Amino acid sequence: MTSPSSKRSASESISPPPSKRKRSCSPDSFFSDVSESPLYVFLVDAKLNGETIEELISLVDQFNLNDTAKSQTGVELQLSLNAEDADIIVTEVRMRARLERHLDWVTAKQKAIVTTQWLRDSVRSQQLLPCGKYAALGELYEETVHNCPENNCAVDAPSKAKKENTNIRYNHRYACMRNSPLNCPNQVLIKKLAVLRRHRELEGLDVQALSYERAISVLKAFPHHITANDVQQVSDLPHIGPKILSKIEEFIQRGDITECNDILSEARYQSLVAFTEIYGIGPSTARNLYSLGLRTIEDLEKHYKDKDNAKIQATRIQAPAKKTFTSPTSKLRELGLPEMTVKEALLLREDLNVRIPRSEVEEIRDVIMNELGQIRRGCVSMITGGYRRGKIESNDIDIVISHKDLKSGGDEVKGLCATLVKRLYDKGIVTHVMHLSSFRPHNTLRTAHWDSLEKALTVVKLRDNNNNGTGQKQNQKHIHRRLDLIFAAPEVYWTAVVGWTGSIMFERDLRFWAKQEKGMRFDSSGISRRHDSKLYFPKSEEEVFELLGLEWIDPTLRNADM
DNA sequence: CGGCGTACG
DNA sequence: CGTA
DNA sequence: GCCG
Repeated sequence: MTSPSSKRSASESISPPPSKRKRSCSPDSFFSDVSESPLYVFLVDAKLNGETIEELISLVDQFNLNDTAKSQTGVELQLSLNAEDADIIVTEVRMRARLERHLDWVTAKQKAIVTTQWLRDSVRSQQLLPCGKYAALGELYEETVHNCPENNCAVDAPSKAKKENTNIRYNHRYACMRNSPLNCPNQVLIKKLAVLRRHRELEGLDVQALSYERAISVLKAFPHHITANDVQQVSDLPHIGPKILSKIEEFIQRGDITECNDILSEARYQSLVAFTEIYGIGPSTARNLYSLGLRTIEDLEKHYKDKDNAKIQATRIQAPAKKTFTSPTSKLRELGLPEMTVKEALLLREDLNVRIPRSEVEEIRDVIMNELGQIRRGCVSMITGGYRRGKIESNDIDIVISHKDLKSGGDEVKGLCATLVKRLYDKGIVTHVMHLSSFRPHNTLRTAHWDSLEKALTVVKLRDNNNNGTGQKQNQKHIHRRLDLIFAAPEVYWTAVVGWTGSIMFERDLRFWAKQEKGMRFDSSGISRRHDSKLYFPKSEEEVFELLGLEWIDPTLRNADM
């Protein structure tokens, strides 16, 4: 058993004394010494730009969201508003004089004063690292080591506390075997490589795009900032071949990639990027529109002006000679739901490109589940997608829904998806339905259970709080948001949760791993053996990993994409 | 040199 | 082909 | 574009 719960049991079995945060050196107490009060962190904003501050703040959140980090350290990080109340000071300042403009020297001597890298490395290794190596001021090295919250032991203390699975997995071939944090030390490089990837994707070079995607994914898990010293190590990474390595080398030397800038200045690239921002327009359609002479969103608006009924799928310029698509709208028709048109998508474009804060994701979940509760009792749900991976803002909202009654074999949720969507539509919460479908189980011989998964891709818009009466509340204006609802039969709930938590590269490699190394088939409606289609029904997320022979990876470390 | 995730509308 |  |  390598499930996280078995690891955690060490800290749960011993009930800690209600100690004030004072860490002892004994190995036994290392994981069990859970302190009550959070560890206060003060960020000295001098020498930090807005982007970096945002990054550091999100790192603090990330640390707290991470179950493993929490249980290993027993500590929650909290930002402090002033230096005096903080336990640890994080700064890029290196000079006494400069630091004294932000806190007085007497205070400084009572704290651990570390570089921003301490925070990055601590979050990524899921533990509070010794401060010695990260002391921001040489002059305060002794004080920093002494006041370091990690422990009061020797600087190399944590080596004995290394867990078996920590981060020596960064060079694994499969993304589902690597720890991929939300933010990594090489974001700048990755962003530039992502432009090359996007360019190839837009031009229809799917295979090359995939290669860049894999390389980016590997770099995402690389544990430190890449410099000239690391070239050998980087070239040894999987999915980094001669072509991509040369781009990375160029970046190390010049801090930039020529091809990246060339692409960004291409008018064609800019148009294709803009076109594909519209829901339903992909690379192929975008290229066709471009070849018609269209260049801007305004051009598209003109082009689609009169075609009220231009369905989103009918954007193809060169009709496929044969084989008209079976109307994708029949299901919607049955329920009296309108179909999605290009015109609608153009109108929604602005709203849908605005990121969704976590609080609003939760708000929408609450509204949806409240409505669902009025149709069927006993439903369970989980927000998956980027939200579950710890993103501060999401592109869309994914909710996996099932029923607590395992024995019902899916009867309790069968047909619920369409029923709920219809209800939400009638109430004006769901404004658009792009897609409404059901999956079939792989094994067609089985008559016992029907569809094990139902899916709806929708757009929602909550009513604004027109605060008559209370007057106090902020009058927040809601906008359109993308909401995906996935209904899973109880026995495939955990498979669906893993399947919809992502990231995309993580999912691809999960399937690839299952096939290549385990002879299994993984898809969100189930796990099966390839040769005899024997189905498995894991009863927890940990069991899914176990079944596939994978080490547990926390959702916040599944950010294997850009 | 074949394969690259998998399924649906 | 587009989407998750 | 990279891997087995």
